Amino acid sequence: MNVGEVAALAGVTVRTLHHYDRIGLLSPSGRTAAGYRRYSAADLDRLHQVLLYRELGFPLEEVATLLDDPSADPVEHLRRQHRLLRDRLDRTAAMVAAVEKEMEARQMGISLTPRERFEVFGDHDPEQYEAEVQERWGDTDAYRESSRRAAAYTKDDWVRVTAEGEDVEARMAAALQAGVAPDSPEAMDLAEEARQQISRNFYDCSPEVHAGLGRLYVEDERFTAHYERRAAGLAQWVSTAVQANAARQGA
Amino acid sequence: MNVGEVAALAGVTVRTLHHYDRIGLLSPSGRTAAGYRRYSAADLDRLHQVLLYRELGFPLEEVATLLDDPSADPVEHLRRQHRLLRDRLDRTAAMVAAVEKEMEARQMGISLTPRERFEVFGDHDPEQYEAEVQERWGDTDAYRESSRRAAAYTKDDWVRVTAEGEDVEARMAAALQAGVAPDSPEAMDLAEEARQQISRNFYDCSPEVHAGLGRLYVEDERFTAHYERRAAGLAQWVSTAVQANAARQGA
DNA sequence: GCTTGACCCTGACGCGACGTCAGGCTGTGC
DNA sequence: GCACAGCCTGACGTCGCGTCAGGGTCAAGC
Repeated sequence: MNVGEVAALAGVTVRTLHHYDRIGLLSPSGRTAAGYRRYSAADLDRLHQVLLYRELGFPLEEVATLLDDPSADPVEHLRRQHRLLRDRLDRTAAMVAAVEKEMEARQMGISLTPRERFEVFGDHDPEQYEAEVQERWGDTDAYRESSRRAAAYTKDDWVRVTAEGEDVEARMAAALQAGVAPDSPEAMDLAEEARQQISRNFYDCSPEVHAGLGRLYVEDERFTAHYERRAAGLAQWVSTAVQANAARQGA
Repeated sequence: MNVGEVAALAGVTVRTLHHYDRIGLLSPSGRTAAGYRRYSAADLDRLHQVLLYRELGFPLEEVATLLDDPSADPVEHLRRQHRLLRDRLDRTAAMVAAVEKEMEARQMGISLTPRERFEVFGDHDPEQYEAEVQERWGDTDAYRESSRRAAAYTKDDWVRVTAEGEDVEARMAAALQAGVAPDSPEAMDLAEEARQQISRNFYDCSPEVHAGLGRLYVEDERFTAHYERRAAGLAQWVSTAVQANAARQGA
């Protein structure tokens, strides 16, 4: 793909892509004979990461260091993005609530204190963010050592995580074939196991979130295909089990 | 208050306040003999509005025109801020969901299409935002006329809205004194009336949101005082009624 | 084959919203 | 009375692009 197409797809301007190329944040992997930039699928992938981090308020230079860190695997980026997005969700919800409180107060003829009104602005990312930067980039030998170990851990973990996922899926398939109903306690327990596994290995997956994923399993054909390859009807079975489990927990 | 105190309170730097003064966005209402800036309560109020709009991505110059528009009452600002914040909440939630989908896909060995991944960025504020600017600033005579009428409406509405609020509150107080239980259908109907009134006159107030407000009535002493001035025990009564009504509607 | 118009390139300057000194005045606790 | 935190006004720097300017490229139609 050339610049114009990429820009249209990603919702940025051509100038922005030029800029990212210039500062070395995202250089297209190839050029035509005439010097036209050619973007590969991997380039698009990186652009996606860049835009996410940018949206989250990271300066571009820091985005570059984050993405060029060889010891950071993709899952780590996703996990960080997820955490930051949830923080932002919470903050925005707090601001919405503050505006609602303000309107209500106004109607009743009550006035809020300045301190109260500014509360919602005060302290957000910078602190936690600084803390994370310190944690990640404190450049001591100890850091570099632990970083290497962390990278090693991550690889081991990856194998373990995949195996865990396989295990639960296999037991779900077995249950389906044994005629276990997807809304039975047994099925729900398996769904709960899957949920806790996600929470341990990826991000904090609430019953509500898990129910959303459950819907995905039947609505998105690629997820459906993944389950159906293992056993016919498994996608629907897992979807139902996950949602029943979420409902059981009050979601 | 002088610059340093205001800056600390609002979570901005002194330089930012200097900047706002220089560009005429927020000039303190007074100065000491030595030239020190003195900020009044009204100045703090304006700063609060500025920071909210800034957070929402408005350029400072536009913030100035919005806040200096004599035909825009405070409620209109709050309503707009509420709408924009909810939009942002929705967008952030969508991004969170997208990241979750991505992780799930990755674990299953599925890859999403570029188009899909960029979907969540594509189109946000600019369009609606432009539309609103057009709507508000299309400078025709018709606009100016309707603007005047809208401003007039707003004042009439304000009287009507206050009267409506008074009416519901009075009937709630009467019900309390007549011994109506706050979780009775009659009380819940009154709560529902209050909720619909907020939705009509201020912003879309879902049962969940209303339940939140209900909690406020007993948690925040000023809201409590507002109700208690009318009748002893009314704050708790209304709070319970509102939350019971929300629960009745599945919130 | 030639033109036309959309698309691409590389500078280079501009801008918004501050950050960051520099150099100097002010207010207060000991 | 003096140290030191806090305030003032320039003035220049920075980041993430927007916006020309001046010129090459490519597919389509004549």
